[in-house]
Amino acid sequence: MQGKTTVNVKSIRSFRHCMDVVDPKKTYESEFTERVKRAFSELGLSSEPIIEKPKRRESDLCLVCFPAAKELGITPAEAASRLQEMVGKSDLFELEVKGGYLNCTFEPGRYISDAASFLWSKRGSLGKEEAGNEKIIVEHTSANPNGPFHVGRARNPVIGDTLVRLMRHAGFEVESQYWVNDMGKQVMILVWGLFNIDPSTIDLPEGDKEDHRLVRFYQKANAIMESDEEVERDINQLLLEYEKAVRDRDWERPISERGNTIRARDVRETCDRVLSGMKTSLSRLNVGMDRFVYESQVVEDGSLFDVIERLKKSPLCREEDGAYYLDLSGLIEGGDEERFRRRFVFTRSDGSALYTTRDLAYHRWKLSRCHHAINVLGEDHRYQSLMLELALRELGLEKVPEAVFYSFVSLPEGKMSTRRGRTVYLDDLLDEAVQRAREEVEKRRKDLKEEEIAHISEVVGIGALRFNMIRVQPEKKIVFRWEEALNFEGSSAPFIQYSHARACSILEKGGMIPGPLDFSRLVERAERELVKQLSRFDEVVSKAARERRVHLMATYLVDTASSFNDFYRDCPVLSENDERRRAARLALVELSREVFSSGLSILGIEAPASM
RNA sequence: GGGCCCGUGGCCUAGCCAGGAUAUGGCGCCGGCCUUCUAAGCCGGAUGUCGAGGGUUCGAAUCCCUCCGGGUCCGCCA
Repeated sequence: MQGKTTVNVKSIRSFRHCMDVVDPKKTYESEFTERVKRAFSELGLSSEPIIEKPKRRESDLCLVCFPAAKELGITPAEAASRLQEMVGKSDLFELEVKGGYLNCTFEPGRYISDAASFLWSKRGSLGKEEAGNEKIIVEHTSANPNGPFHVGRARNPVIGDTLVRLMRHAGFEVESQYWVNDMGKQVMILVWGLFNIDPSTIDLPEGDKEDHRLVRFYQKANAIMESDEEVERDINQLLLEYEKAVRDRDWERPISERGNTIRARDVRETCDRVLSGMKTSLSRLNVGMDRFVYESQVVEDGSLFDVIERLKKSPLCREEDGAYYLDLSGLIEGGDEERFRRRFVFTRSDGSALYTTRDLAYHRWKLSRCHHAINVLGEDHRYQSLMLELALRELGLEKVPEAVFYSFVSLPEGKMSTRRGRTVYLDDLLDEAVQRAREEVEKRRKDLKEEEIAHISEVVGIGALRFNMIRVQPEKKIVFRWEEALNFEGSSAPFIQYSHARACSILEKGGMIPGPLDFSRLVERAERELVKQLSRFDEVVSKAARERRVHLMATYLVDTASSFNDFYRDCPVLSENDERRRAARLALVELSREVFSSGLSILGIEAPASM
């Protein structure tokens, strides 16, 4: 019997070693939870125990005893004491009654050592998980290709790209997509301008980014159109002819009879020219995009017309003056009947499709290729997104896209507006960020070569910017102020990067980490807090991924950097005389380095080893 | 007019969805810490009717209702 048991334990251990070591956090938690549940049933309590992680962290878990007190007809403190007796003693934790709470503190000597060993066994893949081969498509940015990005919507690429990185880290297969609007009026205005305006009448900006050059044509064409109805008719005609040419897959067909000949392919090419400049901005922002899907694709492959035919068969379909729409009034609650018409119009009177209809066809295609589709959208798309969802259901799809909405970045004077010339271009923000970072670097690092200064400035400047776009909940609006957008201290990317650099510096000087490691040498408050903080990394990654809330990562990393800095202050590593403690601390520094490095990489921010 | 989102010290913000202990951090302000692993750091101090008012609850920043302020939408535009 004895022998058999031993064999079993051994085999379980080795099995666990191959697969996955059990997280001590869970072991300790369930030990307490199970005992509490038993105590509840022994006391005949019908309420479910409320066990929480105290915010102030004076203990690891706490049992809220107010409901039990009420049920037992005694004071909360008495209930806590009684529950303390019932739960009893354990090797894994200590209990303490405080007011109406029963606090549970994991036995530190043992828990810290277990938790650190666990982290150490997972080093190299901290926070990584298996998500069961689920594929996710994240659509983000999707700005009209008629000019450079401005910061009003700059949160979009940052939130989107962070989401992509986060989901990948959490184990999903992720593809990012940019839906290129090449069939819209904006683009047609630009194309018209390009072919009908004498370039010598346009004041072209310095530099060679196509988006900045071509937007001038757009702006001028827009002004001309507003005062000349004939031009507007031309542009509308262009739109119509382009759609026909695409439908017939005849990219060489001339689509304008006036002025210079414009062929269908010129529209696509113009988009690509503008897009080339926009892609440069994205890559500088460290935003990767896996696929660009053109709106014209759903026209060219006919999927748009299939969608239209299907919608016409819906019982919700109505017709008015030759235009078709879905009557959604039964599906959308509330609203002002008079002014808020709950219609999803999918074809005009002339039979042509609308943007939303093409978007619908695109989503049908997208959803067929993934388990979850996530769209990062400005808050102005909330209603459209709802319509899209309802229409997709009408098409018989059970899966609908999830939307992550963000509020706009505005200026202290108010909303950004291209028309009123109140805009800040993303490229200018990027330049300014790097320039300001350079001033900081030059101030403190006179020892570096130009090449290193340039690299650190880029990484710090862009990092600060990205961080500021995702550090707050997306639904809160951001008022753009240079000094906040480019904050280099406190709650910022450089603060985290700096902690990372400190860790790297220690590791570089510390040399090899000698084993075997004895984490029970970690007894200082700061090192214990750091271990606990580091062991939260996986929960935060999975929660942020599950809830699609990237700002949780930002908050977590700031807290971690803060814990690391406390450790840095209180626990010297290199000068530690106790060899085993020195090794344990060095290992803790390495774990911290990895959390910073991989946490920042989830945020799309580089972590320099020196700054 | 109606729908949706937001409202936390002078400023920004976590916590809110799944209600629990003296509300989290940062900026700015005041005062300290670089012969000791990078001071982009750390320590201390001042600053709060959690928009307002009701309600539910043993307990509300958190849930419900009303109101106020800001954002956003309400095209056969995209």
